[in-house]
Amino acid sequence: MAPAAGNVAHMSEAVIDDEVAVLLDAVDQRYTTGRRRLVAALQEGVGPLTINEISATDENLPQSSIYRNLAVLEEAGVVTRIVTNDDFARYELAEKLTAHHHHHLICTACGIVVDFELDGRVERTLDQALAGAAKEAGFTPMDHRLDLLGLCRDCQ
Amino acid sequence: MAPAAGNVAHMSEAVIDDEVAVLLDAVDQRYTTGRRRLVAALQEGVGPLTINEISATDENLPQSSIYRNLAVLEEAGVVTRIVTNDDFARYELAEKLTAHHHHHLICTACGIVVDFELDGRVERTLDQALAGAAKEAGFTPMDHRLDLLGLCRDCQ
DNA sequence: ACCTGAAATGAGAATGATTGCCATTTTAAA
DNA sequence: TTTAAAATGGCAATCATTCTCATTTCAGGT
Ligand SMILES: [Zn+2]
Ligand SMILES: [Zn+2]
Ligand SMILES: [Zn+2]
Ligand SMILES: [Zn+2]
Repeated sequence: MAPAAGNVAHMSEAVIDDEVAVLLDAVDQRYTTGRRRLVAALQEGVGPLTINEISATDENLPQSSIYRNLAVLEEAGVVTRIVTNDDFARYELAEKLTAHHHHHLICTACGIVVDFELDGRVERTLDQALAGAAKEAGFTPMDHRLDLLGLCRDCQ
Repeated sequence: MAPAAGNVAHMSEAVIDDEVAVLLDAVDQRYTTGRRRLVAALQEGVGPLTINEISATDENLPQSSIYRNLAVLEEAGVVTRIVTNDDFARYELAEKLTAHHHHHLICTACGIVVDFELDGRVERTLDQALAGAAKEAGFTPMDHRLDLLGLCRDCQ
């Protein structure tokens, strides 16, 4: 369930865990220990994490399992894969689970990715405009992705 | 120079060519035949092109030169590298040259990328909102990137 | 608590886009 | 024309990601 309006607190770990179990079950996948550790790692990250960052935070996850299980989790709608201009991907918990539609600030110098949210009014304006553009081009809109490229505090 | 307000016609090939020469000169690079062919190929593409698409349209461009010269052209600000969820990059002429700030419709099924433009009013609203978010996070905003993900006409 | 077949794991090999290397060719200026 | 620097093109190397397969874990039935 969505949190009450105005409540920006994160869904509790336990609730997220239950939701993950449901999502995995829906695609006939088990919620194994390795997958639980991945979800935990992503919950703790401040922004989307790279494979290396995940490896670093949890020594017990072999690389091949990280890749395979992130693919499974993405298929189940538990995580989202994020591609920037760096040559490796990043992963974060799906918005469905965090209940926060958000966007990314990307530092073009060091590659760090930070989450941020837009005002609801702006989001709505945007969605309308995108729906119009999609219609003109014969596209069926599913989602949008908005990144701000710039320099982070440390790279000015 | 930017075209007159309301004029959405493309900058002529000759003008673009001159501008490319200037941009390359600014970073001490020559405007060679191979680089001219790349610019021509990108001008003809309906959207951002992959390396393979460029190879296909111009048989006289060896792959290693395509990669090397696209990197040079990107460095000079002539082309923009676009990364989607496919595992290969796409390139298009920089907005500086086409004089059209635009965004992308990306088909999540077949990967095709199509350009579209947003209403100026929406762009301004967006820029304001992004500037605010950037300030809060200590970022210096440079540019934004907005994609609509969905299904193209052929993949519905 | 045992079976038993299916799913998951982990170590390493294979893949494939991209980058690096270097001998040869082209360019621009003297 | 000479000459040094820049560019080229074929191919090797890199490296994130995917694949393979032998072993382990799991769930369900007994
Ligand atoms: Zn930075
Ligand atoms: Zn995020
Ligand atoms: Zn499509
Ligand atoms: Zn474009």
